[in-house]
Amino acid sequence: MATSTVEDYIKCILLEEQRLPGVRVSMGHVGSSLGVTPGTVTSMMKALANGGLVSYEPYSGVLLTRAGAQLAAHVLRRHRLVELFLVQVLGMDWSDVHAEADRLEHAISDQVLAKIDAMLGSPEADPHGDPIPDASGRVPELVVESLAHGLPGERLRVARVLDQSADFLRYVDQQGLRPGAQLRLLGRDEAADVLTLEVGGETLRIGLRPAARILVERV
Amino acid sequence: MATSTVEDYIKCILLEEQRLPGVRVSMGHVGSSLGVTPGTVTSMMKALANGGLVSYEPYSGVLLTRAGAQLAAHVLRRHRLVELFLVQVLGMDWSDVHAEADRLEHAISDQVLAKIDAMLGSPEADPHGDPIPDASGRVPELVVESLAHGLPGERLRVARVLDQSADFLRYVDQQGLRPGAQLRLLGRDEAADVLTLEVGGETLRIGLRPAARILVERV
DNA sequence: GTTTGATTTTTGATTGTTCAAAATTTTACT
DNA sequence: AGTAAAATTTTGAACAATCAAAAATCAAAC
Repeated sequence: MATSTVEDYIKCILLEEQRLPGVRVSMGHVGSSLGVTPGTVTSMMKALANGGLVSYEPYSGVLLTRAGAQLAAHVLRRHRLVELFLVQVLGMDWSDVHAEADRLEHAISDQVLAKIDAMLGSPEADPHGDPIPDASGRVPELVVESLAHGLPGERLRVARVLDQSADFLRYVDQQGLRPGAQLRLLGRDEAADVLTLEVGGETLRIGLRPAARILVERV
Repeated sequence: MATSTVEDYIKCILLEEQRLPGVRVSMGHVGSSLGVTPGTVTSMMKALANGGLVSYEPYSGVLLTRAGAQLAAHVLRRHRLVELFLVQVLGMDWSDVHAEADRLEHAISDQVLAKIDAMLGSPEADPHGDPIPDASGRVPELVVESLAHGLPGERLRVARVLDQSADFLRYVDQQGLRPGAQLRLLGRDEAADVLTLEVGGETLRIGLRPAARILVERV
């Protein structure tokens, strides 16, 4: 069975493949997101390639094999179901659960996961709006776009918050931009790099950079 | 911070110290309960002694230091609270939760544990009747004795089941001897090695060996 | 097209956890 | 007490995961 370290690497690669489909994932990216040196990543990738979880092309990067993608989806499923469980059942703050789930995702059995899934009613997304892969590893595809691409006048609903850092989540929470929240785009100032929007009766301004980390769907 | 392997060793030592207070725990015992060779235990004990978690006396055995006992109690607290949580909140079978908790006990943060503890109402015992150390590491002492020492005529209540194997727990469950169950001791046959008791209207016979693994309190 | 800078790979070493098997010590039995 | 059996320790080796630093390769700019 895969060690929890292997699960971390595989999950990291899946996340990056989802962000840029078809593009080989670089050693540098994996190294910096996992906090290990590039050399460590290279040797781990060789081991994973040996185990049939990735295809590794020197100097070019890695892609998950079918087996690797399957495993990664299971890890991601555990991670996101745990996050939702921590928020819904234990009443934890959504800005804290990411770090918790990073540890728990390696310790949850299929049996416990099934209980959690049933208790939550087989949800499609976690508290950040990230889609939860189903038991067979398929990921529900949501049709969403970045808030930063919105045009003035549009009515939108927050679908997903990409930045998982506790600081950013607290900010988003404070502004009432949780997944599910409705908003109207009032203005867009490219020069000032600022979006003006109305949410919950309040008017607020948000930079284009953070807005790019928030995904919305049209209402 | 202690690795999860270290937590396993320390917990194992605490359990054995509780069974035979004051007696140094042997390498053999630790090795067989953790499924590692004696040599492995010896070298680990040296490392733990170095880290100030045990006092190690060659050829004689180990005892936990105060720091070691503190850590072990925390691990045990996580283990037992998780067990109870899995049974009460997720509706799992009490014969399965031991193995689950063995993995989860290393991945639960203090924050999550506090939520679980609150949700369960700061319980004193897990589903097997094993006492749950409090947050400071103190273990509530229950006044109980083995069912095997009971005398005919006594009315007793099951307090704790020491054997944690799934098979034994299923047997105990089937006979209605779960913690909390009331029973009356009808007969005791030393020669045949058998106890006769009445529980829930039914009469049943149980060997002295298994009866020794069940702790009871007088009613 | 060469040079420069960034990325990646290699190399050699370290730490944690483990084993098998040999050597030692303790214990228990005549 | 003297030896056989059991438990423990030592030794040498392995594997997983990691690092620092040197070497190789790639990409981009001039």
